[in-house]
Amino acid sequence: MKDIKPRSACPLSYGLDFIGDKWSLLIIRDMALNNKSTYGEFLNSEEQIATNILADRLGMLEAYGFVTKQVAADKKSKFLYRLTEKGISLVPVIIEIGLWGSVYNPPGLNTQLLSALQQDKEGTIRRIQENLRRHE
Amino acid sequence: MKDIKPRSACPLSYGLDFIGDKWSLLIIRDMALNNKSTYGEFLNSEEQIATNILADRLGMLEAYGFVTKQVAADKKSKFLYRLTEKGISLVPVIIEIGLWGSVYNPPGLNTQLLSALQQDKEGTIRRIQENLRRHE
DNA sequence: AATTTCACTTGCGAATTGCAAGTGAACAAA
DNA sequence: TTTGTTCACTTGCAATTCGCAAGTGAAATT
Repeated sequence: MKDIKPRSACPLSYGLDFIGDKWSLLIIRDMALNNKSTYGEFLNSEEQIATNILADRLGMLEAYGFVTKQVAADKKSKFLYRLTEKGISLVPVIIEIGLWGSVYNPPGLNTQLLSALQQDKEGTIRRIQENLRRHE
Repeated sequence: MKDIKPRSACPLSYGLDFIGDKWSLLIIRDMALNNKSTYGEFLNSEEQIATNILADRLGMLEAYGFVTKQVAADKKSKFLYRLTEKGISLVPVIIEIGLWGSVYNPPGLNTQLLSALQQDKEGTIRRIQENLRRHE
């Protein structure tokens, strides 16, 4: 994996050095909100990521500790990707971009989740993160 | 400006279609948090964006209504970029990425702002946004 | 033994990025 | 009035990244 060199000390810039692209956060979304965990499941997402890009991003996310990779219990050729605490801590980021998108793009966010976030943003985010920590 | 076509109905994906790159949010950061407003000021930022990329991103941000462009009062060859409401509503996004970065990258965020956010995140974000609306 | 599933890898053209130099209008100084 | 400077870009080109399509290889299934 080619290494990422921070462009500045700014924490926003630092974050963008890792997740400043069109795909990384979608993979994390799939793990955080859609209960997906395998290469095949990520490939099936609506946005149609290319196979090489997916492999590249999963490699980056693993190399930098956003996710872990383990062999599946049922099949030795299948791998399960799970968010680490570092990955879980990006949940507020994907939620805020999603909330922005649900305002500026009519069709939208899972209605259930959207209304939960509107009722109690902090609590909803916390509950999502706690669920992920139970790696459920 | 080449047009952006949404990859899916997902609001996160929709947001990333616009701001899913390494530069757009840094420009918005400069306007939202660093009180910058001109091409020259954006160029001087620590991350050293290339002139053509900056011009391209400013064009995109203007074309899609994140910022407005007006001639400066003092010089006719100088332009002032200002965040619109659509741009201001990205403040929570840059704050969340910044908070993430300040945890996973030691040197960091403006200490003043960081501690304000730790004390009262919602209030601090709201105050930043209100200040921007007064286009101060 | 043959096929299918799963997770990738490879090759290659197209698009994007990034460096360096150039352009042109407005204003300032000589 | 010419000359230089500031400001905001544009242009050309090499290098990197993206994205499509096809291929590979190990493991499981038929």
